[in-house]
This record gives sequence, C-alpha cells and structure tokens, in this order.
Amino acid sequence: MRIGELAERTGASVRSLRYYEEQRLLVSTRSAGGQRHYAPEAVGRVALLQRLYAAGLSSTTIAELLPCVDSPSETNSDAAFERMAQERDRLSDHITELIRTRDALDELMAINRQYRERPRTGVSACAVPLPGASRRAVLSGSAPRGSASPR
Amino acid sequence: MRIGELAERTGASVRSLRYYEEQRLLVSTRSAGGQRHYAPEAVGRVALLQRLYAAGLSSTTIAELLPCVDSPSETNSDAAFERMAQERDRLSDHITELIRTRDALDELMAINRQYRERPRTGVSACAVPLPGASRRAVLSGSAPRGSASPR
DNA sequence: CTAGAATCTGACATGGATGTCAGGGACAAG
DNA sequence: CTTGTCCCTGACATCCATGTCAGATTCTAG
Repeated sequence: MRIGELAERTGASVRSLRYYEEQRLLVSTRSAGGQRHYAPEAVGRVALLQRLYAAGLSSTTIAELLPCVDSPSETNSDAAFERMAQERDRLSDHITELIRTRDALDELMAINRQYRERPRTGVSACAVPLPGASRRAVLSGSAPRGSASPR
Repeated sequence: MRIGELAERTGASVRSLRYYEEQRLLVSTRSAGGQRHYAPEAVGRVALLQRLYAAGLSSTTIAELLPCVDSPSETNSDAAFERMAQERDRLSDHITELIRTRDALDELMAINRQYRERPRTGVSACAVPLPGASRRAVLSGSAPRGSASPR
C-alpha cells in the first residue's frame, strides 16, 4: 500500500510516517518512481510506534529497543533488551504516578460535589473548608488554602 | 520561604516556579526589595502542579481547573468543575492505554527471553523478520497479560 | 561596610514531534 | 496526451516547559 493509505489506516499523518522512516523506525520499499510502498504489516508496526510514542518514549529510545522486536534471536540485541526492560519499568512507575493523580482529581471532585450539592453555603469564606482532612490529603500532605481570587 | 528553598523542597527549578507564577498557577508575596516569598503551603501546591504537568495537562488547562481547587464553594467554578471532570476522564483513558503498552512490552520481553534462554538458535537468519503468531498479537493488538517481569 | 550568595527581569535558546508550504514528479483513468 | 490526485524532498513554523545568560538589585553573614 502507499503512504496515504497507511496514514488513513493508522491515523498517523503522512508527515509522521515519513518522519518515522527518517528515524529508522519504519521501512518501506520504493516504487520505480520513488514512491514509498508498505507491506500490510506496516499497519501493526505503526500502531506499535504510536503506542510507544504515547507512552512517552522518544524516537531514539524506540530505535534502541526495536532490534529486540525485529529480531528477538540476535544475541547482539542485548542492549536493546536492557533498554526495553528499563523503559518498561519507567513506564510502570509513571502509571503508578498517574493513578495517584487521578485519585487526587477524584478526591477534589468529591469535595466540590459536596459544596455544590449543598445549595446553601454562603461559605465563600472558606477559611476552614468543611471536610478539611480530606482536602489536606489531596494536596499532598500540606494545607492548601488561600481564599481564591474572586475572578 | 524564598524561591530557592521552595525549589529545593519541591524539586522544581527556580525558573519553573517563576513560570508557574506567570501562568497564574502559584502566588507569592513580595518582600520590600521585590523578592518572592512563599507560605509553607506552596510546597503542596507545587507538588500538585507537578503532578498535573506530569499527567500531561498544559498550563492553561491547569489554570482552568484550579478555581475548583482553590474555592470549591464558588458557584462560578462550574466551568472549572467541568474541565476537571473532563481531564480526569482523559487521564483515565490514557492510563488504560499505558497499561496496554506495558503489557505489550512485557510480552515482547517474554518472547525475547525464550530466545535468549535457549542458548542454541543459530537462527540469526532473520533475514525475513520471522514472525510468529504471538508476535503478531503483540504488534497489532490487544492480548493483555504477560508474564510479569521477575523483579 | 563589604563580599558573596541569592534573587530579580527580560530575552533568547532548545528539543521533538508535527504542521505547512512550495515546486516538481508519478501514475491511473479518460 | 491530459488531467487530477497522490507523492516526493526540503525547508521553515509551531508549541511549550525549561534552560541559560546578562546585568542589576537585594539580602545576609562576617
């Protein structure tokens, strides 16, 4: 298939696909006239690249671990394997962190719901917010406060 | 405390702290001579900001949902609440995606271990990027699971 | 008072994936 | 052949959190 079709199938822009190739993450054969032609598996390849990019890996990092993907048997892919393990762990830590952040958001939203479901509350003087303890927790251990700016 | 101390305590650079203020995400009082001075709670605030940045939110997005953090009671933080809910969901989706990516990496590593634990394998003849069924799964798809890494 | 450390503002630099534009071929269908 | 669509290369633009540098001012300890 040609580059337009691959782009359409993967959701990547044509520009990005060329960039991936430039970074040696994706290969193509060229037609007589110089146009790129891709094997069907390229779709999966691009999907993997998108995944890795979305996980925060850079082009060079991806390039470093790809040998491990393309030829798992090669002994000299030792470094690649190492790199992959390392990135895997980094990613895992990052996930943990993101989950904590999501929890923090959930907590903040819960607090807000309390305030908004209580139609009354002339308590714009939130000097001491009611569920004090939980708010404290959300802000990572220290008291937030500061009556916000009235915009 | 002054900016240097806050930087040290949070791990953020002095440059970043000034930037946060410029983006209206962090406030400071000024000493007579114009130097920034922070309340102890600023540490928690910066931690929250770092969390949100790490979750991929931009300065403007953070600014949009902060009212919700600073004054949960304010009725006009409706938009902020909406924004927060929206970002929360985005984040949650992203986490799901990252977990899939981690699974993919685990699977790839498992495959690699098979090859390398089998000391044999003169199979450097990977002229044709070989391919196995399992590989296909990893590259294109879903199949969660994965032998957890032995750490 | 003074030296040295910390801070201030303002500006420019950076990196990295991607967007976009220009000018020129490639190629399928009529 | 002609036309319309796709593709090519190369270059420059963009976003945005940070880094970095310069020159000036403030603060602190001796």
